[in-house]
Amino acid sequence: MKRIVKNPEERRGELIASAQQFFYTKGYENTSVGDIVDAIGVAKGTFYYYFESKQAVLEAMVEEIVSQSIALLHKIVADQTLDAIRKWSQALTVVNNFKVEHKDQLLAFARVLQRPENVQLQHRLREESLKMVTPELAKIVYQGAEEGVFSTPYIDEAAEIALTIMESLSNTLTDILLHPENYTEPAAAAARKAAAAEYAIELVLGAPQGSLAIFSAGALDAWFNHIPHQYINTKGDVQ
Amino acid sequence: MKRIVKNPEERRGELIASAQQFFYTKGYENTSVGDIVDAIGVAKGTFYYYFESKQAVLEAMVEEIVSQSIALLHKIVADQTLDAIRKWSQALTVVNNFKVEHKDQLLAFARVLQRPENVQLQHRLREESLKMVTPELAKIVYQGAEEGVFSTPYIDEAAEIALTIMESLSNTLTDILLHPENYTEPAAAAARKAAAAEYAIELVLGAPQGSLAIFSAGALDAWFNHIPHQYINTKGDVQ
DNA sequence: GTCTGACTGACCGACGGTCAGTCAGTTTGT
DNA sequence: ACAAACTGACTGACCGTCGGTCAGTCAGAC
Repeated sequence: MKRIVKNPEERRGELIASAQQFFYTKGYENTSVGDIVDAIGVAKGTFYYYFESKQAVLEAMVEEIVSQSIALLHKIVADQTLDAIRKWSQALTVVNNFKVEHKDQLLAFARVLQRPENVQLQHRLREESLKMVTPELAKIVYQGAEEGVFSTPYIDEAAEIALTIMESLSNTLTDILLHPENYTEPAAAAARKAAAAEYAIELVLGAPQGSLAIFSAGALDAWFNHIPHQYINTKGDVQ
Repeated sequence: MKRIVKNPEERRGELIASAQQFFYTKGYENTSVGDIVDAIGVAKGTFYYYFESKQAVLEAMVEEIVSQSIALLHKIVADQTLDAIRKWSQALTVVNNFKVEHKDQLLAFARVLQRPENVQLQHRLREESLKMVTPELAKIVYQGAEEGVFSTPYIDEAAEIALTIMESLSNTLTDILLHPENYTEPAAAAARKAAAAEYAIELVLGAPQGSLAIFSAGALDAWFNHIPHQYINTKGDVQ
């Protein structure tokens, strides 16, 4: 086959992108190294020139994804003009808007991720984001404590626990979205779980009740009523 | 090879036991179906006569382990003579005593479980036990609410969140035990994390501060000071 | 003797990974 | 200006192993 030499960084990027494409659609276990290299027209050896193993390209991919998200989060956390509560809600809003914008794609991904052979991917994403997000969240909690809106003797741990609760909520909501048939009233179940998570997080952070919103009013509708986000106002009514 | 026919239930049990042995020592991915069948002297076909796939024997194993633990927990929850707080602490004590008794074995297992290729196992155990334990825990919380010692508008969700927090703590403690070199003072770090978890759970359940103990005083020493549990009294002093 | 279901093991295609060798592009010597 | 030497990106045939299949065998019940 014709040999095309490229800038190593570009090649590496191509390999990661190709791997990502397959991991997202076929899942990690069901993707072979052959799939990855065939799609971009290089030999298998090239793959192993850039990555030690199949697992290694997964790590690289996860690192890329998480570090991109962290950059977004960091911008909010570093913003000097926002108080802690605003930072909190803005961080969640940004994440949620992003998710709603890519709803279909993310749901497809979630469906793949859920399959037992893809637990690897799921676990690495979870572990890495927990590791990276916790410190940023802790900064917000620390600021909140200084501003007197949060109160806890265990700032770092509270941040971690809050994140764990949100992650657990996220898993539950994903399950409801993917298997609504298991719930008599999916939207109501989701709303209740979200409210419980919000309540628990406020307790853990020592924040006044109702001060932290996980979903801005009506945001859940975008997920459960199949209405594009931009058509939802803050009262949750359809305009 | 000589053909020995056994009671199907016994054969199935043998296969699960053999699989468990290998999964615990070599990990799921590194165990081949050949390993499992060779160890008990049957042909590979026999394995596939009893299980649809390698994944299936993992499921069967997880189900067995979890249902055994649940039976223990259920006995405590169903005990009519205990109040909610006592049930809570007894459940934790039983689990902790069991863990301490099998400390070395469990640590070896945790070491295997931690490896990236075994995330499957880890995830299935986590998922299944969360699914099974939450309802039992919710019964305790419900009882506590009736007794007036707990207070939350979201009983089921609070139980789930409490369990999530404990699981997260358990992960953290395992990490400290397996990699103490990453911590300046492993025992102190563990104690702080445990205290934070306890504090958070009390908040989430609406229990009075200090009413719930995750570790009875001194129990953590059994983990970090390498002293067999039976030599520890409730003050945490070595006798 | 007949039947059934527990059991066998040779076999298959696919996979992750290796490595000796090839070639494009750059540097060096004249 | 040209080629020889060099470097490192790239190739693809090859390997051992794995999960899984299936046509067939055999022990024990009836």
